Amino acid sequence: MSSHPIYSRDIDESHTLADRVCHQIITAIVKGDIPSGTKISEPELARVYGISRGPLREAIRRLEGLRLIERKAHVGARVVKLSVKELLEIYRVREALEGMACRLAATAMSSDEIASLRLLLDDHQSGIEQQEGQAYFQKEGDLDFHYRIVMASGNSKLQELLAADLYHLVRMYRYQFSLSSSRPTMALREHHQILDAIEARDEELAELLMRRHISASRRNIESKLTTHENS
Amino acid sequence: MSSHPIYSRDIDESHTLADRVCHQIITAIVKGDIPSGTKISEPELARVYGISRGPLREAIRRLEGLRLIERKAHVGARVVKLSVKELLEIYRVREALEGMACRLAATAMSSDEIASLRLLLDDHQSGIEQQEGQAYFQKEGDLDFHYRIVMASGNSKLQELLAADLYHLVRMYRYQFSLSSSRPTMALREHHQILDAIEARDEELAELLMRRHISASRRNIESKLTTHENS
DNA sequence: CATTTCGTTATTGTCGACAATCTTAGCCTT
DNA sequence: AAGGCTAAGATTGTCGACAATAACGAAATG
Repeated sequence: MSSHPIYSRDIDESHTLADRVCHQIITAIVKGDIPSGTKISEPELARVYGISRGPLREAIRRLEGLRLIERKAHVGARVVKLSVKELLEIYRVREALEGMACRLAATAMSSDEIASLRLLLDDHQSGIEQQEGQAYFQKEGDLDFHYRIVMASGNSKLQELLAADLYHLVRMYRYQFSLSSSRPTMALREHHQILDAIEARDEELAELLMRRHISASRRNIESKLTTHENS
Repeated sequence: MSSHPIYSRDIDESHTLADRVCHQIITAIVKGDIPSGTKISEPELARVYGISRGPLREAIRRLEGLRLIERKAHVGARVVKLSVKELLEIYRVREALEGMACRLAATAMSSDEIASLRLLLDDHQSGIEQQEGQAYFQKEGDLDFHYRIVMASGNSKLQELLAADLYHLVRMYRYQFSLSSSRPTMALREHHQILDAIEARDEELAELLMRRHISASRRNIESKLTTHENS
């Protein structure tokens, strides 16, 4: 995890308790250590993390902004309840936002960045061929590619919305629904095609392919989870 | 303002100081009462709003999540600095997000909703013809249409990202850059065309027209402000 | 026996004070 | 005189305690 790109704007060693605890709680929620739907008890959490309620409440306010917890006045905070419906909604947003990011990246990426990203894909390729790497790709590797595209767009608003906000939720669903792309070879081929379009500086195609790629993931999830019941 | 749709998820009369003050500060920042780039002094603001620093800090944490203020540890918080670059970035995000919202609205809107929205556009029409209403349309009326489309998409994530988060920034720029569409007749015609596409249940066209509409606004802003210097 | 009402209790909201850190002004050194 | 160092001031970060609100349960009444 710490070897991965920083998905949030937090400096890893932030010098304030609220920020540090906020980061810890994010990880705990994403990985399911604090189960979805759990009621947040301020005194208890404060005790667990060894801090006072002041910084904790500030952290909670920020978590609320990240849509990882929901709060009602005088009632308390709960970890968001995962639902298939919301997951599909997130993918609609990703389709729109990352499609645009890909379009912008097609003109903004340098040749070096493109080459570097190609290397990452080769890395993923060998990861898939070896058995042990597959789990990695299915968990975080795919998001690495998307993360790089978003960063390469050069649009700071896109970067904030996706990398700092939405990807927390995406990772949360992947962990807790055990969502792996379930079609790693296909996904990797699409990644290569997307990068081809970027290399050709074809923004129109780059956006189209990215949207198709995410849309395919969405439909895949839909067909796999829509029979199960959302909660 | 209070007759307008609620752009944030705040209940108008939230029963907690932090939420109420947060809403007040948002308005103050959007309207420029707290100028862009101003350093936020916690003791001073607490005194102004007649509250303690605890709730104020929670409000600030939330404002930070809305990207209306920026914070550095042990240094303090500043109201975000407006820049043409960021404004154009926001319009790229709007193009992507509202394009998708429009696509979804094309299948999700009921006939009644469509008729109601058509009435709103007629209202805007008469507003433009009368001199006194023009200022209104240029300030808030345009956003009303977009707001309705987003809400009609039925996608709660889109609703949150746009209506609860991004529109605060959009309104802030409009107020402080005195940005009016500067082409109200053209904009209104495009609104009608978009609604036509929705009424025809043509999602493809609806998204395309919305993207063109926002893209045109972006280029309009770009040509008008790019010679002035961003700050 | 069900329902409503009231009191208890626990949780959230708020506050003022203390500690840690940054800033700045003045002084000393080179 | 210019630069860096030190100390005072101010601001932010943190904490524990108090007040207000809501949830829970018990008791009384129809």
